Amino acid sequence: MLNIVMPDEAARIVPPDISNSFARNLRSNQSKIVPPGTTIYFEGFRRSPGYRLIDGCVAISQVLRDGRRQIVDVLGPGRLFGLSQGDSNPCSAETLTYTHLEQLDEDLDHNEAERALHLMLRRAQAHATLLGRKTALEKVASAVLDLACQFARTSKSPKRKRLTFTLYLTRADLADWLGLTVETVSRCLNQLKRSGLIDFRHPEIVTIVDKGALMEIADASANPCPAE
Amino acid sequence: MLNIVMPDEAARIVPPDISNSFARNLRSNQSKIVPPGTTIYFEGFRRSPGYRLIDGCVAISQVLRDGRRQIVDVLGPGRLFGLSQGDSNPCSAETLTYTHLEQLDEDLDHNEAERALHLMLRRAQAHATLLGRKTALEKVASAVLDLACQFARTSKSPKRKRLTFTLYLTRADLADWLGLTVETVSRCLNQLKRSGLIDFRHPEIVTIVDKGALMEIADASANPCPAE
DNA sequence: CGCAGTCTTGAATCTCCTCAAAAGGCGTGG
DNA sequence: CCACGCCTTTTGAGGAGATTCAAGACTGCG
Repeated sequence: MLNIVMPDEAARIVPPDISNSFARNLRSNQSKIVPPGTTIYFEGFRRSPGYRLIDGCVAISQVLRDGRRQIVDVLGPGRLFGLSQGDSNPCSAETLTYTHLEQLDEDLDHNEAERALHLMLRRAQAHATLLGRKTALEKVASAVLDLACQFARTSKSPKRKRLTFTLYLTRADLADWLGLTVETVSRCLNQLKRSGLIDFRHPEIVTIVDKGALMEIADASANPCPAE
Repeated sequence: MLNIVMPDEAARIVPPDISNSFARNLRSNQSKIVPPGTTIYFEGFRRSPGYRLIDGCVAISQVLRDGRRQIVDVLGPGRLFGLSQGDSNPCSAETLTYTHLEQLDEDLDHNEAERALHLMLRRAQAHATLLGRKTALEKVASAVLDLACQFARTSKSPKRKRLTFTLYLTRADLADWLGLTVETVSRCLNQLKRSGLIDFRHPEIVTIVDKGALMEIADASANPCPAE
């Protein structure tokens, strides 16, 4: 459950170096590539600017006092984040792979920011339904479909997208996203694999074999894909 | 689990009368008082206008194919809702008591709509953390605090708010909100009552006795109150 | 008074978690 | 190149928390 290391009380007052230096090195409208495991901003600290995710993967998360973590959303290419109001960040944002980011300046197209906000809300609501009412297997099936949609490799053949994608999330990340444990996530993924709905040789390269059956399990009616 | 009656497939094409007539009777900027159990708009149907909740209580929910329901947010006085984008409503909205609504027109103050949207998102994210990572007792404690904050009766004494509020949600509504069952909700509420943290004579009039202990259990750090 | 609905409580069951250990991948260094 | 350690993933066994099923209590209403 305690999958990340929380900054101790002292660190809560003074943000860790990694977060600090990252913000300082990035001027307005500047773009930068950030290594995996980088915290872009910390929950509870002075609000950061907004970002556009050009390429890579970012997790938005919250943490309870005792360290239990909930990943609230997983972002792929094209998504905007860090657009909150108020003095402090309501969530943390962390890269899950090498990620190309662009800092947003104030005069961002207002319609685009609004669309991004609506997307965040729709996804958060769909995720609440997943967390509150789906079984472990349904959760994992939903996650696979969502990630395939966000991270599907654009293939040469114009006809259809490849059904293979890189799983930037570890089993622990998936667990924190889906409200499960590492073991349960692993069991469900392997159950889907044994049933022939998905396939993976390496734990982080996943192929969707039977998308229809997966959608049947996931009850994906409520799950919006950012790619529309 | 199946706490509401879903419209059958035919009803999905043609919205039920109740929703229909409600929308027709409400012209722009008009206000109206709606009885409990009224569906203001249905998930999946043509998008409704936005509303301001003057007084009362509204639940925003989503339903899976087999009828499992998840209440995504509970709204009290002052909240705005129905501000989604796209052709269809991502959620349903239903009154939980006699509710005074005002339909929003197009030239709504843009900043106010944006604030409302940000509040919806922050609450949805906090609720995801609740659903994914809190125990049943923690969930119920969080819910009690949230509802007390939204529905606390403004007392005559200017010093502090009354700690008694009307619970417009039934045990079944609470269950659908917190990702639990009716029985578990009842057990947790009575456990909090026996422990002397809350009190209720009637099931729907709740008093907070020990707010500090309740917050301790709820881990309310992440839970934003709409009243700020 | 009796009925219908909600709420409460108990007992049995089940899903998922916890704990434990083994297997696999990857980089380091001898 | 292989041994070693570290980390992630997988798999199994047992246990805990929440659900399911069932029955009784309370409330409002005809």
